[in-house]
Amino acid sequence: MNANKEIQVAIFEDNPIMMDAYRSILNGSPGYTCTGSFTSCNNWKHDIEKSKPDVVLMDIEMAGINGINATRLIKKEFPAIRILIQTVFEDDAKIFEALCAGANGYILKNTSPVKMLEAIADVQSGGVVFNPAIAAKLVTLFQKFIVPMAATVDYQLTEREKEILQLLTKGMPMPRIAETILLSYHTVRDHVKSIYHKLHVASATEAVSKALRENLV
Amino acid sequence: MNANKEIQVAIFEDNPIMMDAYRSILNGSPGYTCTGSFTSCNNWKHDIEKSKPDVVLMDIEMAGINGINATRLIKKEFPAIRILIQTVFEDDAKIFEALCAGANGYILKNTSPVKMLEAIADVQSGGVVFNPAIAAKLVTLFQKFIVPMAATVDYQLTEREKEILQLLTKGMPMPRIAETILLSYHTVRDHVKSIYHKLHVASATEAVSKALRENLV
DNA sequence: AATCTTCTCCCTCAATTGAGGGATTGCATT
DNA sequence: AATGCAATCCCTCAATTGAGGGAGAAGATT
Repeated sequence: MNANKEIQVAIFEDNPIMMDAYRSILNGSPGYTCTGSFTSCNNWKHDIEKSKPDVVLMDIEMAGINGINATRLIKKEFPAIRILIQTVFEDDAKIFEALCAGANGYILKNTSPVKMLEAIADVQSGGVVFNPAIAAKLVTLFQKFIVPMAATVDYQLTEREKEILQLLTKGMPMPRIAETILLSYHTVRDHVKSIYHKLHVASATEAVSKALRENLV
Repeated sequence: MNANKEIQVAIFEDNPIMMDAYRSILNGSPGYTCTGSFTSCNNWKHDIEKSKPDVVLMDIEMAGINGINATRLIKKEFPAIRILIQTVFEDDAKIFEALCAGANGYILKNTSPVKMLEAIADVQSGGVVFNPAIAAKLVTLFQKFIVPMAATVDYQLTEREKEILQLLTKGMPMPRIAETILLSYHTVRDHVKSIYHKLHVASATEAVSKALRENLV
């Protein structure tokens, strides 16, 4: 029906006024068509099948099935559809959940129409779009989780020691480790002793704790 | 010297032709001034002090001190300066490193001048900017690290058990735990037994491993 | 009243672990 | 030749741990 390069967009949006505004913007812009607009996600499957969107513009705050759960459901059933979340809140937990649900972008509702159209085109071509403010939060989240793991000290463990430490962190007792890597029980114990000295710990649990927390394995 | 709202930009860029292009764009655009342009980061401190930038446009591939290390150094010395990394490569490891170094944005060199100016304004006002393609990679990285941690089973540990498990994961032996939380040694051992049953493990190291890997503590 | 859960305390026995000691081989560096 | 280091093996003793048993008190649920 549409020319090849028209991006087909479906809108899920609580507020009829916002929805009309979005629809007008889309239909008034060359290259974009709004093929469906819905005030709830309760019939999402039917609505998606009917409107065959390339990109879904999804409001996060909706009665019934909310935007994040709808994103999860749609992504599961139609993995090719790109979903752009729209929200008024810059809430860490929401961003987190939306990402986990498989959203391809996360923009604020005060985003200008031009930026919104750009964002739709970007996600359509495989990119992910964030408002700069949202991206800043994402990076903070990222650094909170990842950076502590990256900043690792080098304890100068030998290859054998690393190998044994890894088995220790799986919870394997030393007699079993000896069998596994074909060494005498005594030798394994000696290596473990050496590991403790190098990590400055005094027990297996402490070594495992340090190894996992500092990503030594 | 400049009007209040002029954004002062310093450029670190290997390639003199690219650098000239960037400088022309900046000085030709109202609201932006290029206060310094340098072909290496070897004198970064002096260069920064001289050019007093709000935003640094940083090439990632440079001889001597590379863009990522320079970012780390500048951020350490001048935390208020915002740094926008520019690169030709969409390399996971590089993005990762740049984020850890404290970069405020990461854009590709084929980004249009208009977008580049926007990005500079965005990072200047506290946002973080990514090309959609870069953002997509970041989200993939994010999901790889975070999602497995979020999908946690509930082992129905009681409060006491959680408390003791946490001390165990610090590597504390049971006699010490008993002293710490003012319980009899026997009682601590009983709780630990109970933890093992609920986590389906058979030793302290295994419990610690499971607790840390699945983020139970 | 009966049951369940949580939390508390105790005992025993065998296995595992931590800390100390000593010893040999092979390889690389000095 | 000498030194250092990783890797291997062994022994002992005391402490800790894992697995089994039993038991009581407080609180919630049925």
